[in-house]
Amino acid sequence: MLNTRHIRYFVAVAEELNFHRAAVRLHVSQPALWRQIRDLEAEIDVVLLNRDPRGISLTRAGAVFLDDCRDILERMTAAQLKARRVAQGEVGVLHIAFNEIAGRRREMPRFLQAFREAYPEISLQLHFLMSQAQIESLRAGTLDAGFLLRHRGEGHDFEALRVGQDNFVLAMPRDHPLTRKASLRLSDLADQPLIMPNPRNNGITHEKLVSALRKSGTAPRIAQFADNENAIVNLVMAGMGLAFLNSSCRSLDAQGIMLRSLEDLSLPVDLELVWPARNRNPALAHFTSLVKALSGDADQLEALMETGMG
Amino acid sequence: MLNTRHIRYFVAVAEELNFHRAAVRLHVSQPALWRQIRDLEAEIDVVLLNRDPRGISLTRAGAVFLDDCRDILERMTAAQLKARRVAQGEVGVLHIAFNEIAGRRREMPRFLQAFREAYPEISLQLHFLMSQAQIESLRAGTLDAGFLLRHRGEGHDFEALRVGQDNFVLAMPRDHPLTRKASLRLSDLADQPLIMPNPRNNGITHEKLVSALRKSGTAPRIAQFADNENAIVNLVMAGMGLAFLNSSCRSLDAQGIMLRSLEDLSLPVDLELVWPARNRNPALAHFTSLVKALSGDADQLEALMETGMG
DNA sequence: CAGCCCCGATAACGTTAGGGTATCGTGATG
DNA sequence: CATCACGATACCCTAACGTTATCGGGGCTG
Repeated sequence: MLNTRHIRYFVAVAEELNFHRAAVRLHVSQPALWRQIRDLEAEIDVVLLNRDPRGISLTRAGAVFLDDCRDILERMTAAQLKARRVAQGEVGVLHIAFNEIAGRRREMPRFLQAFREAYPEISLQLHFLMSQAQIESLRAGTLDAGFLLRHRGEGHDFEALRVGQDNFVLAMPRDHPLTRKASLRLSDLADQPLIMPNPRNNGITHEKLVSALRKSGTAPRIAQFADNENAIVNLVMAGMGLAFLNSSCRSLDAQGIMLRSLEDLSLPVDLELVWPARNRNPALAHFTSLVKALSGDADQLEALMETGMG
Repeated sequence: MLNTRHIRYFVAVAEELNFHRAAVRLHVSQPALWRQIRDLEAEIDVVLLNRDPRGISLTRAGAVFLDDCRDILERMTAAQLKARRVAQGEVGVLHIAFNEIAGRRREMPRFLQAFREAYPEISLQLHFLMSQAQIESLRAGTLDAGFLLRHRGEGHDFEALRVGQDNFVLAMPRDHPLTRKASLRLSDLADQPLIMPNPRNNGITHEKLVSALRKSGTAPRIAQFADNENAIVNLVMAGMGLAFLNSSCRSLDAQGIMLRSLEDLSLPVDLELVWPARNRNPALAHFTSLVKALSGDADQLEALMETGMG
């Protein structure tokens, strides 16, 4: 069976056109080299060298075989290096997801841009999935990591990196009567139609909101469930009711929605980058450590801005 | 050092994702296979397989390495087959030369076309060289074979295949007085200016013509030497004198030259395909045997046509 | 022409990479 | 709990590969 050794030896002989010199170059003895060439020729059943009394020369077949051999050797070392680089995560594909809130955060473009610059050979595949869908994809292995929101104390079995925090605030149309009140409390929402996150998609948020309302003695009047942030925004703008949104959505102000915090509602959530502990994509480590480095110093800044808002 | 065995074994394991099945497929024992894979990973310093308690799976690096390995294996067998085909002359390059007479012969297109059809992967490189230049190129090895003319009895050390015969005839302008004579002899050329082949290029022809003239008691009046057939034709047409051309040139009649045989001039030449006995281009054997096959039956036909002329 | 050198081809023998059998350890399974 | 499937080892053996020494022939030189 054709062997790498055959090829390497043949290339050396073909290049030196002299068994002795080729043997020196290969750090083997001349008879060993000679036998390998003989075996190679027997193996592929082709005379590769003309044996003339004064030395050797390549046959035509030997010349074209030499070309192919060089190519094969190059490809072997290239394959080796490539595998190593993939293993070290210097090249590869990384699937990253964002939920709707995370995708809107200021720091995200920074993360992505910095990563693309640092690891230009890692292809970033971005997905926009709700938190629950991210969890499923992470477990299924189709996703490497995801940016999502987690309620304080909500546990899961992923590795996580906190990159920011957020809070739930009230969203109402700009012309709603409540916008004129100086300060708002949960009890102000009594009898107001509410648009709530669908418990199917986001059970925890729904439950936390409802229990906060109950605790304040307010019976929520749920007008409609909405499947995602976009739906909530649209419904609020259409005047279907009020809703709770993350303060990160304040960029929506311009669109006719006003966000106001509630005195007695504190539902802190962390914006986290999460990934399965046993994800073996080496590129992931590069991504998480880069995000960590970039979000570490940005943290205090973040906190400042959060408190500055109201 | 990375080895073909490593690659073959890894491809099997990667495809089966099971050491035992892969070992069966490779006709080796499972431990032997296992060790090769372990060594391969150590060699390229990359983890190619995830060892889970329930079995193995490919790492990302393993997956891309698998692709490269398959490619390399394919290229190795391809290189082997290609070398063999080159050795058997099924693919390659063949340099064939024609002298001016040979290129004009009717059978040449037939040879070339038949060869191209029979061996489409052999690239035919055609060269138009005078006989002497062909000999030199054949010796230098830049030419595989050549069609040229040889005087009967003229020896050389090449292999040769006779593909036709020819004769020297007189060439004159159509309006020359001699065209009106019913039959011509060498003595008719006394006092006629003659255009002779340059002895430097074609000494034998020159010598044979001169000695034929001498033998007939005619003193040749050599007007000019010409380097090649084309030059002779042009000079005759220009009225510079008469010349001896091969009867194969009769297609020139239309150009204002008349060819007439001489009663007492017999300078038979053979049209031969010649090649060095130790030419190692395997494609050459295919060419010569094809030419032999095609010219064998055409030989009597050829002879008939030659005598039919005059 | 003898002697020498270069180079490919062999012979004889040691070393080791690679292969075989037997067996272990550990999750999965019924 | 017994069993199975599968990867990981231990241990031994063979054959492939390497080494040194030597041959034989062609070409060059004194």
